[in-house]
Amino acid sequence: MNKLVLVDGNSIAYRAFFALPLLNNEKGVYTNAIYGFTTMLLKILEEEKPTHMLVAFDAGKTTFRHNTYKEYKGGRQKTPPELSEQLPVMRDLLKAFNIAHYEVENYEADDIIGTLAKIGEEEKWKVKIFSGDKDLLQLVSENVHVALTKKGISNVDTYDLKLVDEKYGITPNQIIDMKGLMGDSSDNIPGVTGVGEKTAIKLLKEFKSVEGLYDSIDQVKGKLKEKLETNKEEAFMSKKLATIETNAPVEIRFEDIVLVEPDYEKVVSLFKELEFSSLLDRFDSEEGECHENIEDLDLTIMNEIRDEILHSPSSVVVEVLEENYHDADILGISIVNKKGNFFIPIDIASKSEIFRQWAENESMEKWVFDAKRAVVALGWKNIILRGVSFDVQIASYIIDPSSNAHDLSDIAKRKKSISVQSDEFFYGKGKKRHIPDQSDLAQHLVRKASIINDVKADLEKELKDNKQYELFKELEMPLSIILGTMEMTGVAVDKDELREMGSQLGEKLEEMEKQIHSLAGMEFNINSPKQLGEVLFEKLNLPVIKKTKTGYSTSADVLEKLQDQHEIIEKILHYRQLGKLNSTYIEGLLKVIHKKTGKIHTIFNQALTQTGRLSSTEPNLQNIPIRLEEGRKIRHAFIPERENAVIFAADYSQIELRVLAHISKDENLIQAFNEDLDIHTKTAMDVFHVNKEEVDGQMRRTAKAVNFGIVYGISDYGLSQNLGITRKEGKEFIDRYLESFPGVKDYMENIVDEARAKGYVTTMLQRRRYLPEITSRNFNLRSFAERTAMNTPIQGSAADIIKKAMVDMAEEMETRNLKSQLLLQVHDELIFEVVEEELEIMKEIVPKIMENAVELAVPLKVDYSYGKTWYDAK
DNA sequence: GCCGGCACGC
DNA sequence: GACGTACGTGCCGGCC
Repeated sequence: MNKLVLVDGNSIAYRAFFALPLLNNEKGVYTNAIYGFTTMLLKILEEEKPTHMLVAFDAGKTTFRHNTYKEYKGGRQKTPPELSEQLPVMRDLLKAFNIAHYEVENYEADDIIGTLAKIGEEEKWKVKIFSGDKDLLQLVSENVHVALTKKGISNVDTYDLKLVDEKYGITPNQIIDMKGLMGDSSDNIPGVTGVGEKTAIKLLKEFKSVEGLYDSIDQVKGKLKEKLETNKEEAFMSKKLATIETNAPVEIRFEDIVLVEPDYEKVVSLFKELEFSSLLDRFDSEEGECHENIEDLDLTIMNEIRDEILHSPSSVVVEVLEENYHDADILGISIVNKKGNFFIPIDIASKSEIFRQWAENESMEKWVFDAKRAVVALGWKNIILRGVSFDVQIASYIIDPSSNAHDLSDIAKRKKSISVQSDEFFYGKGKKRHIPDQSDLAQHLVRKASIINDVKADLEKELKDNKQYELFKELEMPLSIILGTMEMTGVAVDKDELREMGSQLGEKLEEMEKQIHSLAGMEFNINSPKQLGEVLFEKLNLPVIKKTKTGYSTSADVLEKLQDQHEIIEKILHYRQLGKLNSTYIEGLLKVIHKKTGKIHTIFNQALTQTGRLSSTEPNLQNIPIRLEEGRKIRHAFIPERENAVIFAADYSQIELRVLAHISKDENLIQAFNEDLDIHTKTAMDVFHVNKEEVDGQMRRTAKAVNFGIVYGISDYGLSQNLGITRKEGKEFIDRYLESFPGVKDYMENIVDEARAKGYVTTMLQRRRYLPEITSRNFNLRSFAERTAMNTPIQGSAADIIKKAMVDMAEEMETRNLKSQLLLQVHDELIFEVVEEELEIMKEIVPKIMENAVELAVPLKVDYSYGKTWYDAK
């Protein structure tokens, strides 16, 4: 069966333009409307699979409708030039996709669509129309459906006869009567003054049409009748204007709009030019791969390792398929250098003494993608990879942390190197994952190494141009090796302690479950928000505070508000808290204890967060409970590996606010830290204009929340949620804070200006974050970008500082030949295992090195403590 | 296998 | 015309 898709090009472009922030590519060409338009096209191709397709555009300024009414579309704002300039590119894209586009002098896109839809319908084809304009609904029929954009652009509602009736209570051909009566301000169609959608529909239900209405005008009473009579002429004219012409002079035959395969090469090159890397991926993985002409690289499979191929520098790929690379299988190793392209099967490499010596030789330079992965994977095989001088993944992350270059193929595309299939595509994902045969594997790995070789110089230049080379070379590169060592070292855990806590928790949970069920008067799954919501708000009839997309909200802040209404609430909150401890922390941690080492080996992601912080996975050791005592007890299970050693934790006190004092140069804040005041009390004194003795608990809590807000860049809304106050009050607190710290206020204003001017903000050590949305006309997006501009230099500089401290600390421990080890980093604290004989020296050097990692306008302060478990290091 | 809701840390 | 409210990770239930 034939399926015809008709797209209202102008309407979709217009919607896309306003729905998306004003993106532009490197050359400064605006691309937001093109991007939105393209995602829509891809979605249509994928989901509709049309046999015929046409995109219609408006032509020229005037149409036949202007003969009827010369003010038609009058007073409409001129199409923004930022949008107009994008329209020709959309036509180019359509050509590349081999999708027909069409326009007719004196007619609008609607008329072309109407005409073709009618023909399609007569032929009994399925017809689907895409637009943002409700007028098109008049074309809906049994076989003609209209998809209207709702939120954003790719989100559509598809109207058939039933949905039109549901939404409007009228038939599609009555849409024009409705428009006739209510008018349309966007097209400057007058309609009947004082009649809106509601009245129009009411009238049409009774009188069927504009004609029918005026034939029986005497049945209408009062003011409405008067209005209808005075505007009779306008009503008929408006109906005429709103009517889509279904006999427009469209000189196009269906064979001209048969949909054929896109011209992949052209599409890919346009996407590259437009910098649509995410679409490039989609396009590639959906259809491009099999069409892209990949010429195999020449390579040698080494069944014996010869010294002369192990050259310096070499681009190296140590391929580990598992996402978790601890003790994982290595599939093979590829090396690309001046001597050629080589693939080394893993059993050859692991047995070769020549290979080991080369790998472990610091002076043999290696360029890689994801150094830590290679170092740790080889580390588990007792090969210590040294001399890694360039990590393409980290370089790419430093240049732009938003690029999320988790896959080398993305970088290859961006840097216009040779193409390589994404790992996901090459190996397959989920159940379909498989290891290809050796020759394909060799080709894939050699291509990857070759890309590393290709892009290295380019990335290095970019780092230098951005003044980020030092950050890369002196901070992040050494850090990746340090992190690798920490991961390999792992953290020892007391399994029995965890199990004991688990069984106690289990008992308690069972008991609580019974209590909750009896209070509810029925059995249900407390962990299901859906079931819980039904129990609380339907069975127990508690007041609904908040709803989510899918039903009632049962989040902690909602439950807290209901606490005094029913004794079940408190029990549910407690049940949730313990349930979380049991599933995530007890069971979760037990699951990831390594079979061979009996320790927990996390993986730090060094190239992920937008601010420069690390993250930790499998398990996440950066969110082990501490706030509530019950959870904090989990820390009892984290112990030193060696006898007579302790867990030693050192944390920066108020590092973000100290950084803020430094970069804002606010005198009040600087003075506060120079005098080592309690910063929340000091803030409360200034914000509430009271002296120290008058600051009560509530005031200090509020001040603390405000400081929290400043540090994390939350909005007045966020602060209000935090404190349970109104948004207005939240804003007041922020304003009063800024009055008290005028230097901070200046900083906040200046940094936003700077972000607008440059397009990005930087941290103390030149880390960058791009904020394209800072010029968005969308209030929410813009505000978010502005808060990010204020916050990222603070949080990011704090991240810089602790990273620097880690590098300095590693160096110090190396020169002193210490046996103690760094185990974890939790954003503002470092956790070590310290052996007894080094305790005194560590007490001295850890705070010293952390406090002197950088020099600020205020002192950095480090507190430390230690004990026989992580719990005791408090 | 994916998504939404929820909760933990800084 | 309004794709969402600091950053992350991970668990569960419910849906496909």
